Amino acid sequence: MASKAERGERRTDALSKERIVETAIEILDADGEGALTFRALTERLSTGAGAIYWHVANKNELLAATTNDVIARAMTSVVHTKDPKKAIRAIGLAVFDAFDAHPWAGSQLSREPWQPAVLRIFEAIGGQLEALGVPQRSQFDSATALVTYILGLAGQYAAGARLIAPGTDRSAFLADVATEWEQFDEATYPFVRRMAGQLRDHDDRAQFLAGLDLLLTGIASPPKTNTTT
Amino acid sequence: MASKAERGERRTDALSKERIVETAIEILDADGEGALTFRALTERLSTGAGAIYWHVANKNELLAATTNDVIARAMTSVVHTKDPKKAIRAIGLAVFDAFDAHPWAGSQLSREPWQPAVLRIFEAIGGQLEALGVPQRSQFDSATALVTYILGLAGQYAAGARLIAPGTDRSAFLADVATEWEQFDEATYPFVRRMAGQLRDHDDRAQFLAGLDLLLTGIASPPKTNTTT
DNA sequence: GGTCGATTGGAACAGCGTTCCAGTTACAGT
DNA sequence: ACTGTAACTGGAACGCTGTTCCAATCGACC
Repeated sequence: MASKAERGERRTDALSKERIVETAIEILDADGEGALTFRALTERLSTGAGAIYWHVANKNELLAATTNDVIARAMTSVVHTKDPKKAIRAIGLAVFDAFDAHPWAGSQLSREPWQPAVLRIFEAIGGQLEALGVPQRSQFDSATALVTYILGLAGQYAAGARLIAPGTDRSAFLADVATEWEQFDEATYPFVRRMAGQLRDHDDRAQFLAGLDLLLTGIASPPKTNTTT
Repeated sequence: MASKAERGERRTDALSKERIVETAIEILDADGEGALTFRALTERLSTGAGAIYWHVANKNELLAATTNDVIARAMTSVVHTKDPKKAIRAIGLAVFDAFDAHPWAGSQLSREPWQPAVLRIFEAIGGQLEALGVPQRSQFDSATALVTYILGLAGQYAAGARLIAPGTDRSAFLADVATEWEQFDEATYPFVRRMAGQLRDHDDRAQFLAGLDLLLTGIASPPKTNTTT
C-alpha cells in the first residue's frame, strides 16, 4: 500500500489501476452490474475515458480485476484447519460469502473462469485432497468437481440476487415462487410440486453446504469395489 | 382468434416467434453470442426491428427462448432407464451434449436459471431420487446439488469454448495451459503443478461424468449420523 | 369497397465501449 | 534554470447496440 508514496506521486489525486478497480467495486456493490459504465467511472473519478484506458485495457479486464480482488480477499480470510473436510468447507463458505456480498462477481466468474483467483481456489482445495485420502489419479477429477460446484452455485446465486434486486423481501419472493410451483400440473411436475414447501423456507447457505457435503462424501468414499472394513 | 396458422397464413413469409427463435439459434450456432444482434436478425429475416419486437418483448426474452428450445430438445432425447443412477447420468449427458453443441446456451443458462427448461431438468432428476433411496427430506438438497453441478459446468464449458473460439486446436490449447501450469511457483502452487499433466490430456465429457458420479455416490451413501433403524 | 385491428419495415434515439489526440505534468540531463 | 521526453490526462468523436415510435400495409369481415 505504501509502495507508491515512496517515490512521490505525480499528483495527489493520481489515477492508478488500484484506484480504478476500487471505484469500480464501489459502483458494482452500490448499483449492480448494469451501473458500471465508463461514463459512471469517469464521473466518479472526475476524469476522462482516455485516462482510464491508460491503466486498463478494456472493460473485460476491469471486470476480471474486480472479481479477482474480491476472491483474493475472500481466500485470505479462510482460517486454516487440520481436518481436510473442514478446510474445504471453510474455503467453500468463504467463496460463497464473497458472492453473497458481491453478487456481480458470481456472474462474472462463472462466465470467465480460469482467472488467477480461480486457480487459487483450485490450489487451496486440491491441497486438502491428499489429506482426505484421495488417490493421486482421482485428485484432478475431485478438485475440478468441487470447483465446478462452487463456481456454478456462484453463478446461480448471483442470478437469484439479480432477480430479487430492489427492495423486495426475499422470503416473500420465495413464497411466491413456491406457490407457483404448487400450481404446476401434477402429472408432469410431481417432484417440483413436492419440493415447493422446502423451497419456501430453505436457506441458501445451508443448502450450499449440504451439496458440498454430498460431494465430499462421494469423494471420501472408497472406490466402488468391495469395502474390506 | 382461435387458430392462426390453421389454413392460409397471413403471408407465406409470415413472421412468428418460432421463426425468430429458430433464426436466432442459427446465428448463435454459426457465429457465436456476439453475433446475435437485432440488426443481424432483421437482415436475415429481411424485416424491420419493429416487426421482431411485435413477437418478442426484448433481447433477454429472445435469449431465454433460444436456450429453452435447446434444453427442451435435449431433454426429449433422453432415453429412459430403470436404474436411477443411469437415468440421472443420461440426463446429465444429454444436457452436457447440448451445451457442447451450443456453447452460447451454457453461458446464458448459468446467468439466467429457473427458466422453464431448468425446471424440466430439476423434475427429471428429482423423479429418480426416490428410486435411489434418498429420503424425502434430503431430496431437495440432492436435486439442487445435481442441477447446480450440471448447470455450473455448463457455464464453465461455455466459457472454455469461447476461449478457444476460432480455428485453434483444442488439444494444442490445453497443452499450452498445461505448460503454463507447470511453470508456476512450486511453493505456492504445488497442486496446480501436479495436475498439469492430467489437464493436458483430460476429456471434458469423462470429467463431467466423473464429477457427477462423485455426487451420486455421496447422495446414495447412508446419512452419516447414527442410523438407528 | 370500406373499415379496422393486426402486423410490418425503417427511421430515429439514447447510451454503450472504445479510439484518438491535443494538452499537461513531473522528472532527467544539461 | 531550461528543456526534452515519456508518462499521463480529459474530452470529443465514432460505430454499434437495444429499443421506441409511427406511418404504411395487410387480411378478414361487414
